[in-house]
Amino acid sequence: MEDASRRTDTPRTDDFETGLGAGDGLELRVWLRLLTCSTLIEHGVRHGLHRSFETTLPRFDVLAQLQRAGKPLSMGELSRRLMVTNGNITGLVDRLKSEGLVDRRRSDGDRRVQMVSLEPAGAELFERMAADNRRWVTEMMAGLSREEKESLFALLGRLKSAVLDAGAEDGETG
Amino acid sequence: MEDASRRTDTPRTDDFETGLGAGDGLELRVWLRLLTCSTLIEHGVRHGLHRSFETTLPRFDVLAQLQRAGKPLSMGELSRRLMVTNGNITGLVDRLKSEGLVDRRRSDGDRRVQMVSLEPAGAELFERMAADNRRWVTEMMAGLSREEKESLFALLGRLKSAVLDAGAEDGETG
DNA sequence: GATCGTTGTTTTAAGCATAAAATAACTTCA
DNA sequence: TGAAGTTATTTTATGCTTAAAACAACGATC
Repeated sequence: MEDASRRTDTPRTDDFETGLGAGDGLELRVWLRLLTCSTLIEHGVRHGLHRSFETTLPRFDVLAQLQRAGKPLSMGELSRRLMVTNGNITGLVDRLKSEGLVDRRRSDGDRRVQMVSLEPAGAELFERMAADNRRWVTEMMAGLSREEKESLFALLGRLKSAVLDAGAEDGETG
Repeated sequence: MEDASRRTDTPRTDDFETGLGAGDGLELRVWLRLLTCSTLIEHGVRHGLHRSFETTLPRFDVLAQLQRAGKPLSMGELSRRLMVTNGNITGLVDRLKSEGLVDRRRSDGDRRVQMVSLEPAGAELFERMAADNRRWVTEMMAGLSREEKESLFALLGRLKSAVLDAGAEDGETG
């Protein structure tokens, strides 16, 4: 993990979402295409973070949530915001703390709770990463018009609501 | 990993993509919303596979690619189609083979190549999983009209092309 | 004020994923 | 033919992720 301009095993990112009956399963086709897009962009961001900052997307995500919140967050709150399990956050914050990017301390009120806060070094690093991240994502979407991006944003909002509504039914039936 | 109807650490899936300047960075907002949708649906599918089949999404994906291809695929071909690194496939196929779902054998022509094929048990299992998978995804998108899904599908196609085009520039400049 | 259920976090075991290096077989071409 | 380069896969080291169980502190209720 030291030199970026070296031959590596990075997977090629061609077009392989296809293969269904083509006529059937519109939902499935939407989902596969969504996953392809997500994976492609994620690869771009991940590579950028690796190349330019020797760091990872999960670490970046933690810093981003802390910066956005503008205040310390508990482990559980981070877990919910990042949509990952609790145990995951423990190790992630361990590593970030050992790098001096965040601090973690027991809450005064509730001694079960650990509050995680952004250290100055973490905030500074995040700003630099966020600027590059924005650039990468913007470049990846350069082929889309403003109208297309706005439509996509709106439709994804609809999709998000739909999925959350569907999940609310069989999950919280009480 | 035996009982499904038990309290667990599954992360809650609320709304936490927000936090940008709201006015700026349309591309970033699209990306975050895309990621949220992708994560939400992925969680749904992953839970279903876990609950109903005691298996994982990567395993399902390997079987899906083999079924769709309709013929044996090499390790490298699987790696490209799943958009994961080579080394990843090795372990994944190891496990699937140990479960009797796929077979792996050296190619006759090129002795470097390992061809992976679907075993009858794997094909049978895949059919059952695929049927449920389709149902889950359809249910998650039940809140969207046909027009919305078609628009979304089209726009995601545009996005995919855009990202692939953008990546072709700085990657394969030769 | 002890007990019972709940909530917040960590631990554990297994699997997934990456990047980089290693291995091995193929190809080229002088 | 045999050295140099390429391609396919595996290995290694590390980190991410999950589900489930364990642990620890809180809150209510009797």
